[in-house]
Amino acid sequence: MAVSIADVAQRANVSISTVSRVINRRDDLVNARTRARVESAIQELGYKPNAFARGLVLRKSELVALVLPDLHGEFYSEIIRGADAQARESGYNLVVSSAHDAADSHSLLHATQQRSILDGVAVMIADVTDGIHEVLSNFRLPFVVLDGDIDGVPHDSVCINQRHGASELTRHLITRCRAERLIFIGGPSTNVDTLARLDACRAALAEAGRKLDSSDIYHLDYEFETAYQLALARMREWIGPRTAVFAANDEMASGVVAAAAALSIAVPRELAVAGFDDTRVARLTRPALTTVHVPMSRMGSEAIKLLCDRISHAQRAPRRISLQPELVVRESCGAVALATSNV
Amino acid sequence: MAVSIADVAQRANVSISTVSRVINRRDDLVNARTRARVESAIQELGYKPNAFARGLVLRKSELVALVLPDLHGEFYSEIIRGADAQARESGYNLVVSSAHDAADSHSLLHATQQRSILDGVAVMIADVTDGIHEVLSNFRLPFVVLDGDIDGVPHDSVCINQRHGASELTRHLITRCRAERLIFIGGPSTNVDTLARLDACRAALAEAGRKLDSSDIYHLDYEFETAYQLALARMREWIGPRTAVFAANDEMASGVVAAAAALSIAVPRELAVAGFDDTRVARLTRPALTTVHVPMSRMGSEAIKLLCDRISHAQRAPRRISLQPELVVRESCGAVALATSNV
DNA sequence: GGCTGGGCTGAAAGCGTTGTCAAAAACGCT
DNA sequence: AGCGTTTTTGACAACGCTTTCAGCCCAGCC
Repeated sequence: MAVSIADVAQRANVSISTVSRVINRRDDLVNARTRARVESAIQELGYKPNAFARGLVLRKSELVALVLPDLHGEFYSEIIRGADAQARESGYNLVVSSAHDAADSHSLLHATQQRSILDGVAVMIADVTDGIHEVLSNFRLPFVVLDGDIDGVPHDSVCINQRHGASELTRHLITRCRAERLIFIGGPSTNVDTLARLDACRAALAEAGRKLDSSDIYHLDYEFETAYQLALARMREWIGPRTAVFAANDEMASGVVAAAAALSIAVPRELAVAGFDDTRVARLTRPALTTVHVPMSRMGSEAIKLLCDRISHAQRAPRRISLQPELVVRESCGAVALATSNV
Repeated sequence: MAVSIADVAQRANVSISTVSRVINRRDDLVNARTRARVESAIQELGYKPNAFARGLVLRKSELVALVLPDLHGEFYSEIIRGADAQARESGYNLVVSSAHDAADSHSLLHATQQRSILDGVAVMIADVTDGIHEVLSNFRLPFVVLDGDIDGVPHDSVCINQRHGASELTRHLITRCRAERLIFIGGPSTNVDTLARLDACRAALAEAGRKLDSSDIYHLDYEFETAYQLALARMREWIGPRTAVFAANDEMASGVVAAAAALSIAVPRELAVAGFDDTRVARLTRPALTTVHVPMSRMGSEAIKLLCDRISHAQRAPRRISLQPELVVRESCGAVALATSNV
């Protein structure tokens, strides 16, 4: 059996209370000589406090969870990265899990709560079903929601201002790139991100007195390959020096660019293309993609920061952090090169 | 205060022992009627066992950690994904953390052990310093090492057979692509992966009676951009229909391809290029990269499987799992298209 | 009726901490 | 020396659970 506080106490010839005080840095409460004796006993025995016993009385584990819809790809990887860094900074460790569909995230959240070893949960939910709504509205643990809101349930959240990014990009395409016709390629038609982006795109067009033709709206699955296939099939109908494709993520934009290359169509001369998210793909596509930088890593870190704050201040009012995405102009849209363009 | 086992016991009019038996599925030990009564009390009260108390007596948390050198990019993302899936399957949850440098991973491992709330750790170490060696050789927790070995410390590990993949690829370049001159672009010259790949490449060349000229070996940092710059500068010296670039990862290979495109040099006709890892980049680069598929997700899942097994069988002999990477022929190397080529 | 044995249940002893409270020791003053 | 403080220390009760052990109850058997 591992060495316990009692062993240390015995060795140092003090009571366990004293050892506990030494461990918990209540320096003022224990005589310097005694402390030294205890500390060397700890050293010699290689004593480590038992986290369970401690958690049992303190009721905290210094563990927070991050639950994402998936772990695949750079998008989530960046969120995890930001979250992990912030968690460590705040003295917590990060438990990561993914829930592939609604039923799964339902059960995962449920299980998460059952285990009750976590101090809090940061969760990102692809689509909010009744079941999830139900679980979350009775959630006992501190939690924050990433990139979404649960109606009627007060909670902290950190969101991306999708509309802002999408309008900026649309305006850019219209004014700097002189686009007259827009093709919108989104993710699934139920996806909240896609809807927000589409909506903002429409609004920005309306502002400029233009309109998004409904036959120019496509709903795919955010994947390179499907966009590639679609573009291959539709390219001839699309091209024109005043046409721009607005894809709801970089992957799909990259697929469109690849299709254009396969058909020997020059991007951006014959077709302008823009993506969204500013993932690595955007920089690796040639021509490099004009896109909207979404601060993913920041979203992860802000979520954890909010969560840790909530853990220590259970009563404070819910807070909502909105992160601004930022237009990144590269080569694929054919705008005049600007001083701000990144590689 | 949360509802405890005592509340349930009181409500169901039984002792806590009985409730405990119900919770732990000792079905044969409790009368069906009593069990039903307890179960409904649990329901009504919304009781959840306290994981700390439970862990305190059972000495397990059902939590395993995955410690990686970094969390950035698809490579790690896939490992995490595989690990998470396997952990859930085995009834564990996954704690993820990254350690950016040796000192960091040293302290992280140390802290990990101090906290002692974890049942085990899967760790991937970029470079094994004395400090890390020291920590690991006194490690009390079950652990498995990903893609590496700690000399003199018996432990489980799961490795990628780098040499196999690199020889396959080299042989492919020589025979199917008729390359006569190879340019090797590696990561840092101390990186074990790079060294293994370089070594195998050399060996395969030797086998074919050829040699890797030392001026044709470059050590970069695994990044797209540096490879792009290097290729831009050296392209003229490299090109030739019998020259092939072997980059130690896909990112760098993609950088070389991009540089060729920028200089209007045809890949693979004027220069063959191959990558390593088979990350998403390989499929998104045009022409798509010939590369070596490294089963990252599998590495994550095997590591966790091994770890869980080790947790329940502390005494079994260390086991070492070797995963075979697999040659993936696409367009960038100019080989005759084969039936096995993927998109 | 007394005994044996099996099925269920409950009391209580931990598990390793922290925190409270009171006692002991040390100190500073008359 | 005696007294009031201030440090410093130790005993012990939680914390919520599992598990052992003993006991109760009832059936079945002699």
